[in-house]
Amino acid sequence: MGRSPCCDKVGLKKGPWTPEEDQKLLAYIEEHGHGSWRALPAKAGLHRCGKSCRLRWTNYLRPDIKRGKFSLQEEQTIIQLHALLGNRWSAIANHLPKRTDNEIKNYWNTHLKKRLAKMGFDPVTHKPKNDAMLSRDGQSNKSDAKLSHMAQWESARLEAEARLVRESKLRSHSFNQVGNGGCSGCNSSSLGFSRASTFVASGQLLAKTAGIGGDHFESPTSTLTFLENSKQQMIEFLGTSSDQQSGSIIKEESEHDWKSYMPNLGEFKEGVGSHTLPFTSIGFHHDTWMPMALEAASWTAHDSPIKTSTSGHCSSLENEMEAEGFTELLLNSSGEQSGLLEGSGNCGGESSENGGESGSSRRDYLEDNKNYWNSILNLVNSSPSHSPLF
DNA sequence: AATAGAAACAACCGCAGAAAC
DNA sequence: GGTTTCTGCGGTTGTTTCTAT
Repeated sequence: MGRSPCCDKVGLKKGPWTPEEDQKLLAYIEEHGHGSWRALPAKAGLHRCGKSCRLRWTNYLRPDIKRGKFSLQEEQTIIQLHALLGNRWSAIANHLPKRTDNEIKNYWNTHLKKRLAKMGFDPVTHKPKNDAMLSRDGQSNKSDAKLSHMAQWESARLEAEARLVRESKLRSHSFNQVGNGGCSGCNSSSLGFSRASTFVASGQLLAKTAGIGGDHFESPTSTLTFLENSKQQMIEFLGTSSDQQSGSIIKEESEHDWKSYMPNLGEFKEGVGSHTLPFTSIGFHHDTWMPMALEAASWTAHDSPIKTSTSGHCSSLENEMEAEGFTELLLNSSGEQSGLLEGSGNCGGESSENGGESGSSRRDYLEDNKNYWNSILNLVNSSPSHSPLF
């Protein structure tokens, strides 16, 4: 499938674009559309290769691009999706309207990755770097479980990738067929939505576990709404936490009052129409504090939105679900260290083999993992933006 | 004020899959 | 069915801007 580089011709300009070149490109595309990128430069009077023109257009000149500082919501979404999808920048960009994959990639590499690393987390795996130390505690089953969970995680991720590809192919088709309020609208974006929401719901779970947050847990109008509320709650959660690391994060990075632009604190808005939420599993595994994504990953529009584990701890949401009921479930399940968390573990196919386990090292480990995910959710509170998303 | 290093950003490179021929 | 071309994607590099000394 070899192909010679398109930009190796002599005489073609490289490097930064000048305003004049931008203007030429813009004017041409506005009048004729881009059509064939290869033929475009000559027609537009540009001494650039087609690829360069395409990149300039898609990453910079396109009118539907939002430039400037990333909002908190955007940052949070990036982190969450990166944890789910890895370096699938285009897939991540699909869930950040008006942002290009290139911009997201750059932002990750220059900001978020460093922040994670600074906090002691591996930006690739999103796990604490000192996990290795924990494994020396003599709890062999812990490391085994971790490996298992990592395998689950990777499996979910790979499945998600495959699904993403499939769904992207079907997306336009689906949209054409979906009427207003149709459930299949969920399908068109089920992957990213469900997975991101799974994370966020997990954040909500943490908040509930900590005894904070609103009383309602309803279908989100959008991922953003969901994110915002969870974010707020997680900040409050951390604000009440004695955790040094997370506290320092807030202290270091957050000087901002979230409440000023999150008026709907603690209240999750009702979903749109008859959308069925793609949640199939919510919570963290009790051992790794890792969001259980397997169920979400395997969700399809034709699946039942509710998948109940044998333990009954695993919960799913759908549009008509009563918020109070779910809240109840969360609260009731979180009486101990994490009733629902363990249930979530069951949900993911892992047994809570040591549900009654106790001990300081284990608690420390749990705390570390919990803090990690808390930190991710709070990682981004250094640069608030008032510009609405989506 | 000058300068070196760091950080941020824009753009390029090359691979790979899809489409066209 | 094979080859060529187009396009998308992710990794990397080069340039510019910022910051500390």
